[in-house]
Parts: sequence; C-alpha cells; structure tokens
Amino acid sequence: MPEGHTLHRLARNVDRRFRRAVVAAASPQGRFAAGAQRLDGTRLVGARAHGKHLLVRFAPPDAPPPLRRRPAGASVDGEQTLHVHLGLYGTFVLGAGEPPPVRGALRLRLVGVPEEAAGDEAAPWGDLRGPTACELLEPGEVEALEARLGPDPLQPDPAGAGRAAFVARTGASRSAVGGLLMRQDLVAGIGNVYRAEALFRAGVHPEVPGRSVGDAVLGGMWDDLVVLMRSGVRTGRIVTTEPEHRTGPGPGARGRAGGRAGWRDVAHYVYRRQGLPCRVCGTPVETAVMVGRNVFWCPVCQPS
DNA sequence: CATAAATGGCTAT
DNA sequence: TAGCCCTTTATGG
Repeated sequence: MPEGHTLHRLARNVDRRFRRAVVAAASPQGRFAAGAQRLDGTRLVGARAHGKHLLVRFAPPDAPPPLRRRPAGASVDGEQTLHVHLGLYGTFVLGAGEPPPVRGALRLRLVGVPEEAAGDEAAPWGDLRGPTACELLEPGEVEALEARLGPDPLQPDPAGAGRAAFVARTGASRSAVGGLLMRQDLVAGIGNVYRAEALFRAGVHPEVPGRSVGDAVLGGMWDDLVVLMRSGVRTGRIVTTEPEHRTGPGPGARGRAGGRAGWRDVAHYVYRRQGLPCRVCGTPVETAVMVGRNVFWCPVCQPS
C-alpha cells in the first residue's frame, strides 16, 4: 500500500502498459467526471512518481509523437498532467484484457483504446479508487507541487545532492527525528512504516532531536532507505527484516487459527508490533502517537 | 448493523 | 492539535 515505493512501482507499470496508448476515461462515481471527460480520447505519453505523488502526462491524440523522450516532467502545449495521491487507502489497480465489472466507488477508469494495427494484444485498463487527490494540473502547477517536495530516495541522485540536502536539513532541526522523517519537504516518499523501520535499523529513538542524531547516522539512514525502498519497488512489499530475524509470531498471527505465518508476520522489526518481543533483543516493543500517527520502537535497541 | 483503523495530508484554530 | 476528507476491511453486538 501507498508509501513512495508503491507510487514508483505504479508509475513504472502505468508507463509500461499505457505509454503511447489513446485512452478512454470515465468516472463512474461522478466525482471526477469533468476531468475524465477532458482525458477521454487523449494519448498517454508518460508516467512518473515523486515521493507519494503519481504524475501522468496526456497529449491530444493528434499531437505528433516526440522523436526523443523528453526529460521527465518536461511538458508541451496541450498536454495535461493527471496528479494522483493515494492517501491512506487509495488503490490504482492495473490489468489487461476485459476490465472487471464496475463496483464500489470507482473514481477513474482508464482503458487503452486498441490501435488498428495492434492486432489482438489485450488492451490495458486501470481502476482508481479512494485517492486523496485526483486532478488535472497545468505545467506550472506540477512545478509548484514538486517545488514543495524534498529529495526522493527513489530518484537518481548521482551527485549525492539529495542525500546531502536531507542530512543538512534534518540535522539542523531541533524537532524529533521521528516527526522529521514524515515531512515530505525534507524527504519525499517516507511513510509510517519506513519511518519506524528505518529508525530501528539505525538504532535511533524517534524522540531524538534531528540535530542530535549525527550526520553519519543520518547519511546512513538515507542510504538504508534507498536500499529498502528500491526493494519495495521490486517486490511491491515493505520488507525490512534481515533473513536471520524473520522468526516468531507477528501482528497478523494473532487470532489466526494455527495457520502458517504469512510474509507480513515477519516483514517488520517494530511497525505494529507493540507489546511483542523485539526480534533482536526480546524487549517488548513500545508505541506512542507522534505527529498524529503511531510510532513504534524498541527501548533497548533504540535508546533515548 | 455500527464502529474503528489504516502505509496521508489538508485546513482551521 | 483537532477535525475533516476519502474507501475498504476487520471486528463487535
């Protein structure tokens, strides 16, 4: 579900399935009817993600296809950008072939219109439900949106500028690092699971002020997030435990009648494991509300 | 049935 | 900090 890795994975899949396709767009629920009408019949030219935001560009169907791929984000006249934010529980389900029957609150359905020459390739479809944001943006609005997002561990950072900015800005703050990690202007794409798990793996208590963490540890956390989130994009799951720590019951095992533990039961060190023994030292995991969300930590592995 | 919770974020006060 | 929005799923009566 939707932290940054979900959106990058989604952007990749939308791009793969829909790029260059003319789409039919509809909003059966009615909340995005006007936008769907504007998208209907346009051609999808590319999809990408920044943090938890999905950005999909559409061009008029008769626009000449670009000879070369433009730089990500570059936009030309007549193009519109669909901005999607899934929020807590939004989903964007993709498939190919016959779309499923419309059911529930379907905000937007995109269906690829088969080209004359495409033969019998199954047309792609996508169903969006429950998003926090689903809107069409002008190029300037896309720019404004991205201007307030910090560096994204899932975006290429060859010169290390994103990493350096994260370390400098987080390391300058007197606020608790557990709150800072949720700020999308400091680092884009981190959510409640990656926050708790990255802090555990770094051995940092969530209440420690950003300026007390230390640049080396902050830099290490960034590098760790790059690894964890790339893995999340590949697998579609957040798994932060090392193989040797994937034992014992997890949150999902409670009340389950003796069934084998699923991947969720061993995927995390502390997230939603309050009261359960720490996978490393056995101390009960603690929890508290921080910036309106539940945080989890091991009081021994993450000393305050 | 009703209610709560969930990997989020905006606005008002 | 509180309230609100969006939707689905799990749980309780």
